[in-house]
Parts: sequence; structure tokens; C-alpha cells
Amino acid sequence: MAGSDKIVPNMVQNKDIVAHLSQRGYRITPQRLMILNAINGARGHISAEEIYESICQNYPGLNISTVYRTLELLKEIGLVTETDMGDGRVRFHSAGHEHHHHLVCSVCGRVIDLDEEMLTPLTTTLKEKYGFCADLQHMAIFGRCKSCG
Amino acid sequence: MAGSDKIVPNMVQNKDIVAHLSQRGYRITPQRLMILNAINGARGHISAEEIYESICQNYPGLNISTVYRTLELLKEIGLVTETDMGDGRVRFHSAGHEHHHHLVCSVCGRVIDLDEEMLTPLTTTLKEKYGFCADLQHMAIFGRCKSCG
DNA sequence: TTATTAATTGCAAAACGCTTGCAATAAGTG
DNA sequence: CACTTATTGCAAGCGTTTTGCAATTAATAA
Repeated sequence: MAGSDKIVPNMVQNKDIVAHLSQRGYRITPQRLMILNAINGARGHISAEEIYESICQNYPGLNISTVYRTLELLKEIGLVTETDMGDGRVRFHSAGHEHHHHLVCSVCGRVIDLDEEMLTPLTTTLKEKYGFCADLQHMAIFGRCKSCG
Repeated sequence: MAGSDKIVPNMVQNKDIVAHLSQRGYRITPQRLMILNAINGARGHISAEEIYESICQNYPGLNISTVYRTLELLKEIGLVTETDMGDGRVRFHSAGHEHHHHLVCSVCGRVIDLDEEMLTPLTTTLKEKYGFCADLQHMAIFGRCKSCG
């Protein structure tokens, strides 16, 4: 997991990212790499504010607007995915990861990752009955987890 | 549908509401009744701002913060339900109504009501596989509608 | 009916998450 | 190295929601 391209400490491998960005005329900046690294390192959903704060510990110069602008960019390119977990702020994770769906416990706040194929029956039904093409990358289901019954 | 308890014009029946509120020491105010009436009359999801504006046409004295505070209260009591439709503002509807689920088209913004039983297979699966008790009152599925393919 | 009292309101200001205009900076290129 | 233009930080702004507080008012008792 720990990368060898040490532009800043603990940086993940950036080959793909560099390719993605520079092929489209975007520039590789330390801010972008750190932001992407923060998302990859989070192993799960992370908010813009959390990304900002985790980076600021090592690099206080970062601005929150840069985080938002970078997230916008990474979404466009398809490197990160956005999920609305219903708590008033949007969360992000690396698009490479599986488990795009989440069960959010409204009692304890626990988040359970959900296998993708768990939702395919639903997707199929929606397509058949309503002609609706569901985009279930952005999916959070609320309820109570096993422990909170 | 039109009520007989005409405290303000077009007021819905308030027996239940009065019971719910006063049993818990809450007071019945014209503002609360109008807000609840606006939600019931909306036949569907409605935002705080929309509630506020619809009432202000007849009663300009109303304050938006009262709307928010009342919605908070009605949620607690269980008279209204909140849904995050992903457009940066939360929407509400009467907890009594059917069609709790929505298909939201991210291209044209259209909202399609979804039959409740369309999600029961999913609910069952989540319970069986994860022990997760999904609360699908608060459900919006994003994607592209028939027309926006 | 009036007096009492605590819940509720309106107001103004602030909090919150996010966006934007702009001048300064810096990445990529020759 | 010089040049060009994407990118950044800053500060200000946006829309939605929340909050502190004094004034008002619903519910209750007298």
C-alpha cells in the first residue's frame, strides 16, 4: 500500500493519476496528489472537510477551496465517486474500490459496505417497470444495524 | 379532504394533530397548523422554503425559522418524514402518504414516485444477509428517467 | 374573566457546506 | 531559461439551516 513515489511522504503510486490528468491537459500538483492520496488512504467515504484537515496536519498551506475544486475535477475524470450519506455533507471515495453502496445506521452511525450485486435485482426491476436507469454508484440506505436492531 | 375545522381557510382535520401535540405538552399554534396543512396539501415532497412561501401568501408574518423549528418538531413526533433528494435542500411530506420512494432524474430533475412494494425484495435481502433493518421511508434513487435515457 | 407562566415566535445574526472572482503562483513546454 | 496558462490561495459570497434572545401568546389555574 505504501507508495514509492515519495513526492510527499506516504504518497501512493501515481502512474495512473498522472496519465489521467496530463493526457487531458491537467497539471500534476502536490495538492492534487495529496488530496487523491487522502481519499485512497481513507479506505472508505471521506468528506471534503476531513480531506482538508488530514492534509493540513502536514501541509498547512492547503486551502479548502482547492479541495473542492480538485474533488470536482477527480469526479469528472472518474477517479473518485461522490455519495450523499444524508448528514448534510457529501462524501467521496476512490472509484477503484468496490462496495459502492452503504448501509447507514441512523442510531450508531455505523456504515456497512454493501456488495454491488445486492442491488442488481432492484436495478433490473426499475428499468423494466419504469424505464428508469438507476445510477447506484451514489447509494446510501438508512436504517438500523444488527446491533441497534 | 377539505377540513371542517376552519381555524384558517382550507385547514385539514386537526384532531390527530392536536392530540399528538397537546398530549406531549406542545402547543397548538396557527403557524404549526398552517405548516402541517401546507405539507398535507402539497401531495408530495416539499421544501422548507416552499412551505414558507406558500403560507406567506396568506400570512406574511410567518418566519422561516418557525418553519424549520416546526418541521423539526413534526419529524420528532412522526407526523412528517424527511427525504434528501440530493439537490442541496431537504424535502418533507406527510408521514401518512403512500409512495415514500422516489426516482430522481439527474438530467431533467423529474421525480417519479415509486411503489412501496418495489423495494420489499431489497429490504428482505438486507435483513437476511446483513441483519440490517432498512428504513426506506427516506429513500431517493438517482439516475436517468425514460426520456433522458 | 383575568392572571400566570412557560412554550413559541420573530428577528437578527451566525453557522454551515460549498462556490466564485481575481491576482499571484507555478507546472509544463520549447 | 522564458513563456504560457492552469492552478492556487485568499476573501468574499451563496443558499440552506440553526441559534440566542426578547417579545408574544397558548394553555392553565384562579
